[in-house]
Amino acid sequence: MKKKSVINNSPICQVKIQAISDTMSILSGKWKFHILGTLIEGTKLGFMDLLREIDGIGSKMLSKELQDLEINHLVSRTVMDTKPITVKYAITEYGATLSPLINELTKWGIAYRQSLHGSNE
Amino acid sequence: MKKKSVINNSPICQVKIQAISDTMSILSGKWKFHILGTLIEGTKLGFMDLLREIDGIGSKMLSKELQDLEINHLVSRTVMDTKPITVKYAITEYGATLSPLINELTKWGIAYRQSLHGSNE
DNA sequence: GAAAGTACTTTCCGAAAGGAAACTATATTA
DNA sequence: TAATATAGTTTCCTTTCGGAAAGTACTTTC
Repeated sequence: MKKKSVINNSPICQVKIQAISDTMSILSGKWKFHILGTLIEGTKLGFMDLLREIDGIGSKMLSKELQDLEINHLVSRTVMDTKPITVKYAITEYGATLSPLINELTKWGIAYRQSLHGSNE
Repeated sequence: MKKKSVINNSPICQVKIQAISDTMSILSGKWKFHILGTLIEGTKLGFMDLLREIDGIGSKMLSKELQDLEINHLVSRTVMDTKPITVKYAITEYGATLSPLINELTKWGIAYRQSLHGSNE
């Protein structure tokens, strides 16, 4: 007779576990937070703007990640009818609800750096 | 003459970008948040306990992720001198500083699920 | 009419992530 | 002495991630 999960088996925990999986699957990858963070700071950026702002990203990745974010309604894509066609990317209202999460992420990362300098290394 | 980054070029943004990268590199992978979350809920769990609690994880992954978390001082590993040798894993004080981040992650994931039911799908 | 800018997509490739299963080693229990 | 439990490690394999470079398509500028 094998033992089963105890802690994570309650309905409340199951909901939390799924919530974490959901969030992480939507925000997975190397670039999503950087794109979202950039779009929160500077609203309405073109593809080339983002390519310049986000150091190290390539056009393939940027294109793919923007599509993912658009599918999940975190970023909006608007084609402008300017002379050379331009596209404007912006954070959606829903995407902006990620601000507290991104802030926590940033805060923790900054504290982590400081803890390294304060003790060892 | 090529244009340069404008928004993300300020020292403040550079610090934020690095902070996000740091946090994500420490907490990367499919399982870290689940392990941390489980250890926050139920303190002092053995290897087999964690294997049972965290649905789907294999022993290789669990072992590797626990080592990563230990290196970064988020989790402690204590060998007990019990009859059949047991090891006790626990969240460190420092690891517990991730609680607000994990809570935000969870909250957002739950809200995301609800927004799906509320509108489309 | 060639260069340059916008906005991508496609191809090709190597590296990293992750899973299944078997295996090591030790100790207790039936 | 065979089964079961603890705590992992090792091997093999597939999938996914992600980068470099080139290509597509259209337009304006020189």
